[in-house]
Amino acid sequence: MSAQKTGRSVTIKDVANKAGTSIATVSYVFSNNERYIRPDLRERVLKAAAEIGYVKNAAASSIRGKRRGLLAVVVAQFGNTFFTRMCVEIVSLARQEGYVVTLCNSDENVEQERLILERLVAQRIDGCILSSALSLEDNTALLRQHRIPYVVLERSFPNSTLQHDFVGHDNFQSAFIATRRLLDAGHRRIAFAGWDSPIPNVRDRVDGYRAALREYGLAADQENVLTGELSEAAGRWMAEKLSGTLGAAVTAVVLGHHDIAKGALLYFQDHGIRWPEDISVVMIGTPEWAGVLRPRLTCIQRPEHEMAVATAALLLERIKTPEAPPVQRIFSSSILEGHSIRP
Amino acid sequence: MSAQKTGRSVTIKDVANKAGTSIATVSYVFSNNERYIRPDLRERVLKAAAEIGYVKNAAASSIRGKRRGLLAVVVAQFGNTFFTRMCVEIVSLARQEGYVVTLCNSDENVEQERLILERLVAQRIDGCILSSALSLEDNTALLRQHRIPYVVLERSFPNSTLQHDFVGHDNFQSAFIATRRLLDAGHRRIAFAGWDSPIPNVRDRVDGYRAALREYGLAADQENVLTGELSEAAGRWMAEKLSGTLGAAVTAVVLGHHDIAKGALLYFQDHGIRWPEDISVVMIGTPEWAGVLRPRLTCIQRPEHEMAVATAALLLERIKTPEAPPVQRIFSSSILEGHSIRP
DNA sequence: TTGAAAGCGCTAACAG
DNA sequence: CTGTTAGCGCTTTCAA
Repeated sequence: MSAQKTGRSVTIKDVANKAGTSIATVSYVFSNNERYIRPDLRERVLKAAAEIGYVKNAAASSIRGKRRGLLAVVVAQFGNTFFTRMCVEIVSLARQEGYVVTLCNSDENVEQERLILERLVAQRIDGCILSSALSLEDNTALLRQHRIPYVVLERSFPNSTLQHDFVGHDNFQSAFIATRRLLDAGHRRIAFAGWDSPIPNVRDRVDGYRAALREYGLAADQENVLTGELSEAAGRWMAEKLSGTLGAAVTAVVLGHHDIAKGALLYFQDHGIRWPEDISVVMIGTPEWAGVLRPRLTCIQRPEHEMAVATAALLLERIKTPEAPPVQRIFSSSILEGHSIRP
Repeated sequence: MSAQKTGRSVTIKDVANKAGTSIATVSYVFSNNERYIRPDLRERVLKAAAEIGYVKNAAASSIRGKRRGLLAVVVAQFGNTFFTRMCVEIVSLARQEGYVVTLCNSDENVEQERLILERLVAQRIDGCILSSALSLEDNTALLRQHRIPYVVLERSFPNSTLQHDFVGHDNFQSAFIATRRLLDAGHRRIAFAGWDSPIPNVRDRVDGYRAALREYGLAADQENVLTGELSEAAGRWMAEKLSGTLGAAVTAVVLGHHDIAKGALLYFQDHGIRWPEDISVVMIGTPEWAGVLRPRLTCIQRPEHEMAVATAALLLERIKTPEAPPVQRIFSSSILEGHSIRP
């Protein structure tokens, strides 16, 4: 609207000129400071600012120690709905506190993650939520070194000596209740199909599966753990392996990750293997596609909403009190009943 | 590593001290400027910087007219895989050019979008990709006023007098080829289930549907357009309406949006209405869940990858040459054949 | 080839 | 109550 003579963006100085006051006053009007300003002056400033379209430069304001107004969420698997959904919620919560948040995807690549974090440090973000690639702790050093408050989301660190603020869900419990659900239904030959990865979350799931078997008095040789990469193809391959032993050796399977689950279920579908008639199934996770499968799958549902809220709250909290002792919050999963288990 | 005495983050000055040189030299070392610096001095600076963990403050550097290193992508429906996929690609392309990009979701809410854009202006982003809420042009004024280069993605503006840089796909053509595919298969009673929205994309699809019918000599009274809100529930409702007239009046349907499609297909599934036996189906869009439905759906696939690349390239281009004339790029869709059409 | 110094837009004492 | 002014971390003349 306003004819801007120069290419320069409009500054506090322009507003001060226009309103016939000092830049200090303008600054105070636009900070929520205590300083009292006579209503008519404030009015004049606001009006002048509106007329020339002034918007405070957050970058400039941050270099004098003010908050930057920028947060970041760095996840390793952005495509994973579990993370996507939490990201969306975190962003919207942070927005209510006046932040802009940048979403970053490391794609499970540690180098990439490091690059991303360096860029974020350069941006002097106010805080960061990190779901580390491969559950590697190394890159958190960057954040600590630059005193950037952060909370670790979902990906815990194997044998860490440090205490991080952490929000995650109980992977052990997820697999445990999944397996127990099948045991309760009478199954004894239960396989576990999962991701072959060094990250602890994955190992915890296998442990949960094993513990459930133990609780029902099944010995180690009754275990049947299939692992592979995190892909549909791997899932198909596992389903193929399982179907060779169907009925004979295996009557049920815990699908430990939805990417793998997708492949396995497609294989079943395409080879006339029906659930729950031919094989009983529980899947960990609730991807959107699960909603269109019939019969409905019994799934392990993680409290994505609560986790997102807790994570955002914890980060905002930690930004306010950086030196407070770290907090760990582990959430439990629940069963979302379907019709994929034969009694 | 380095013992940082103060809470202050390490600055160019610290590096200069440590390296025994001036801040100007340090600044030059960290800018890719022409100025020649003797190799050993440069070495010393780099070493000092590494030792105390210096990372240039992008915020401070930007206030003297340097690029900010920040881009934004603002979409109206972040949950929509069409947008999500493009976002992920755009982010990764921009990263290669050294940018951090922030992803924002306006949730089809114009107020929200305005708030987001104001925050982004405050951050003095270098550029923005915008898929406007409700296809409303108003908020683009903010961007123009602050001279922020932007490209409009997918959502065009009804009767705009302005020329924006634009990348989108041909909604008319998408619906046209979908409908024609059904006509080619011999169907004559074809319904269209779509979103009841003011945005032009939506109207274009209906127009495409109509044009195809016209081409096959079908009159206006042979049209059957169902519209409703963008939700699964609406889809179910439309399917219910259609199934009342199945066989009788309608033998095929074009599902114009995947949210609606999902509801409709679930309704069909849950009521024993099979495709392609009982009804032939083409869906516009390729959500992930489509991959698990059997029989496979015939879908209209938009060139998400190409569009993302084009959008990112165009924005980067426009940042370099802000005054160049606007570019419009419209992409065509293609048919992804499935088995949901009865010949 | 390097350094001193004047800003950039904004904040926060400190005076008035 | 309001204005002056000294920075914040960095870039960029301009001299040396």
